[in-house]
Amino acid sequence: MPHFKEGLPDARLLEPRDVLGDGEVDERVADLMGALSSSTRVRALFALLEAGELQTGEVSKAVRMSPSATSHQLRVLRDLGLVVRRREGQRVFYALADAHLGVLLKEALYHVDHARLVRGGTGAEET
Amino acid sequence: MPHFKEGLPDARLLEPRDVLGDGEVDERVADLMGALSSSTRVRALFALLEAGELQTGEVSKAVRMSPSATSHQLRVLRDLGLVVRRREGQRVFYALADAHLGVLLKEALYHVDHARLVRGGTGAEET
DNA sequence: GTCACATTTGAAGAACTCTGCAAATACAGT
DNA sequence: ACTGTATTTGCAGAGTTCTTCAAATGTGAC
Repeated sequence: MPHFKEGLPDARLLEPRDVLGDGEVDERVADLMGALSSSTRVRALFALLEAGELQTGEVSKAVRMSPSATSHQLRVLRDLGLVVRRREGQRVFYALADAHLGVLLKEALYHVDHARLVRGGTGAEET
Repeated sequence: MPHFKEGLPDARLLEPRDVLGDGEVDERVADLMGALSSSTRVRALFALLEAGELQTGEVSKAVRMSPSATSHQLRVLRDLGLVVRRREGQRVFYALADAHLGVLLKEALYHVDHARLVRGGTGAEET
């Protein structure tokens, strides 16, 4: 049993305040976002979002990195439960583990876009 | 003018496919998410989301870390344009840089929650 | 079994991140 | 000017991450 809350009413939706409690919610969020904190993995995930399902070699091309490096990163994503794996002969297919991840990816993209259009620079131009 | 696209029609919304192009979109997303990839920063951001505005010392308590460590992390967030700073006497107040970041944070929280309720474990229980 | 292909693994090094400490700076009050 | 409080900075060490290389594994065809 994966306990992870700490006195959380279990069937309740998590609220922002829950992140500040004693649970592990903050770490869960950090781990999730950590998965999206390398451009290689970001490319891999967006490629999967677009294509639905891709072989390792195809992901490798999409991220422009060696098959080995790609496999390492896909493992990271898999360990975090963000992608799922399916074998077919010698090929291995990967896909996003669930639809909501797509929503999150698009939200992140929207934020970046928003920042691009609204602020010009880095946002750190005060002294 | 902050160029960052690479032949992007500028006033267009970014689409998932844009991440796979030659631009820097993938890195932008990765950098953004990297900001949310430490539990200290996640706590800080959620504390700011809840409170609206907090002094460094208050953030420090919320994240349960030394003022120094907190200041270091707030600087990271500021450099990325995620929080803004306002001085009032000796106190310094921080706040989320824009409302959409709150949306993104809640989306991340929702995803974690979703994963908690749907999958039990880590999602990596295949051999 | 051997060959070819796709993928994964382990080890290793460079690069980076996070935190704490001590010292520095900023400001307000006396 | 001096004291106290709030915050920031630079440094350094422990720890982590990312990529590459070489070797291993899995699978199908002959």
